[in-house]
Amino acid sequence: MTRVPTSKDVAKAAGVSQPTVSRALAGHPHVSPATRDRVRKAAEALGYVPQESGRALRSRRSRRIAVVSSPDDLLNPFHPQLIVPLHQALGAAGYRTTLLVEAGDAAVLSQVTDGSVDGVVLTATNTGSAVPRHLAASGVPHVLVNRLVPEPGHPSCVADNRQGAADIAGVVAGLGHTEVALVLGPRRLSTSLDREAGFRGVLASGRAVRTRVLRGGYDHATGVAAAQALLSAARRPTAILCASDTIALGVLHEARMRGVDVPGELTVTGFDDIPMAGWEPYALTTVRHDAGRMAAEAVRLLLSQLRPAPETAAPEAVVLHADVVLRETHAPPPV
Amino acid sequence: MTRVPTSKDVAKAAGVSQPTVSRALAGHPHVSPATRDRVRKAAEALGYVPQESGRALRSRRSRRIAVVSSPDDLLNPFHPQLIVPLHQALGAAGYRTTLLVEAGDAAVLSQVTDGSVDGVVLTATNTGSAVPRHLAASGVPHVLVNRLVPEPGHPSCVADNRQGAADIAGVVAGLGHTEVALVLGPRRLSTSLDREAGFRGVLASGRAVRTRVLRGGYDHATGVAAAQALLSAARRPTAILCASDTIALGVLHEARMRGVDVPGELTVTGFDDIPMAGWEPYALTTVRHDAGRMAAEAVRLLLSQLRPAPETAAPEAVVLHADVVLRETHAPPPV
DNA sequence: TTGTAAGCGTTATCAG
DNA sequence: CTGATAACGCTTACAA
Repeated sequence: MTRVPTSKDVAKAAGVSQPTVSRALAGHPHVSPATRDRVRKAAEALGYVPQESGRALRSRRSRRIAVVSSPDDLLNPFHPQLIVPLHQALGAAGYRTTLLVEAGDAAVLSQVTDGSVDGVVLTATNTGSAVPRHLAASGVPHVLVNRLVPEPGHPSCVADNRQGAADIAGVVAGLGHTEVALVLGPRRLSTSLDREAGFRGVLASGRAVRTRVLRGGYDHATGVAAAQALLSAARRPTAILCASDTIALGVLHEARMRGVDVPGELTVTGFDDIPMAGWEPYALTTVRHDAGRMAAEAVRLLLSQLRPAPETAAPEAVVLHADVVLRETHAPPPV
Repeated sequence: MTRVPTSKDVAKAAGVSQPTVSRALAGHPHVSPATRDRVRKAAEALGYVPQESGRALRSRRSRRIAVVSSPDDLLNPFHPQLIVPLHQALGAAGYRTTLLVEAGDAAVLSQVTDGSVDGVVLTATNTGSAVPRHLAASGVPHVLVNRLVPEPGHPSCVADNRQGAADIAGVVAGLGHTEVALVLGPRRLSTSLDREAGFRGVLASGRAVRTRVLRGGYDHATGVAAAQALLSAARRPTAILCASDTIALGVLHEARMRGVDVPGELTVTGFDDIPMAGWEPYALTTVRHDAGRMAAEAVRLLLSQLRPAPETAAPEAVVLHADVVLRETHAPPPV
């Protein structure tokens, strides 16, 4: 088994010095086309790939960005809508992306503060997470996407969850519903808190609306369980507002299972506009936020830290408008 | 802005030499508890994190494994079932995991042959991919999961797709169906080819069965389109065997949209047993393969390359049995 | 048990 | 335009 070739081997093969190999392959401006070709050819022949560790050690840059996710988020159909454009935008900026799927703060921190990445995109951060604070302390450029943390000073890009929730709650209230249930996600997620605030703000300010609140994860099972509880209660709600599409689909399933007519007897709404929400059997009325734009703006915020431009202080938070998508799961309450 | 601390800084703070810092923090056996404590304390105080690039450069190991996926796979609900246990098994073996979500061979190769990972788990490999060959040529330990490539010499761990497909086709044939359609995935995926072979083997050997074949991606849209074509044809199939659950759900949706009774008028089967397949509104009859065990076996195959044990030649391929899951979308053909 | 010395492969600096 | 030289931060070998 032959040793993996280094730039020294390429140099010998091409008859140049080792630093010249580095310059030639890096596309350095002041190298003669002749030597560049010779070096390229030799590198090709030997199957030479510059070693990341040597490069990173010397240059103190890895040209790599970590996108931090979590096992929970990996299961959510909304996730790829965020990951793929992030990957693309970072690639366009000359950065490679590695996705970290970790549950614990410690595991994440140990992997992003060891100099192996130039920056971090946080997509699954809990409100109580210590990660943003530690990153700031270590001077690691970072940006939050689709999440906010209470402490200031962390660049973030989010949809206006509160506004989106308020808008769809307004639609439901406007239809005349007075028996409304909310099915929310975990308290540790800013999206859930903000959506809750949006829902509540509208429902409280309207006419006498009786509101029940259930809580769980952003998943199908939560929706099923919530619907079981709500639909077997003595006084059924006539509308169920869910903090995510995954929850709403669970509610829809359980409702149909029980022969409850949606939207005739029951209005159900979601949030996120995952692909399934648009499928014909569901046609879920929901709130859309533009993950692609969210990703692009987040990358912009991150890049402004990586290559700080003079005079252009980037805004700390970008908040994108969320749009209500009216499909077929909403209607006035039964008379 | 202060420089990020190095082991030298810790050494000075703790009043020891720099290599002693390395030994103390690495849990090296022959360090006095006193100095170990002193070093630990100093490191803690300075917020020292050993730099990956220095470590990797010197030790020639990164303690990191790349799990290679693709944007397409990221969208498939089966994906997390594989990724999460892979992550867990690798973590238990002392390796950190980074997920690579790349479409092109070149992008993948450039990231896994630069010494930044000790090994590679390939979860989304096309049959024609050059990646396994290049990895073998570069001497990078690797293993294929849920995929096979034609060339020998690449350790792999897969479900017995052919057997699983044959078994479920046997069930359908046994019910008496003679008008059967197959909706398959891309030709570039071994899973699709093997499932096709399993389906066809049984259907060809049975009594006169008329078989139609459609092809697309492993996704919902493919199922919808296939069902549209098949159900509006003059001679409708009485059973549609799908190469993935995502396809089958699309078929189910379209069938119900058209008021076709499943399973009364139409039998529909899937493959993978994704969580949705078990949801009550679907109750899809399908084939289950154990992603958790697949992941665990794959990691075992990879580890046997990373720490080669004497005398224990690891098998090249592990093939796991696939089980038919009988739910509620199969029945005899209408009379 | 600990310190000294060396070197991993690369990029940056400086002559020439 | 190119070569010699140094240095990045760490782990290993060897000496004390």
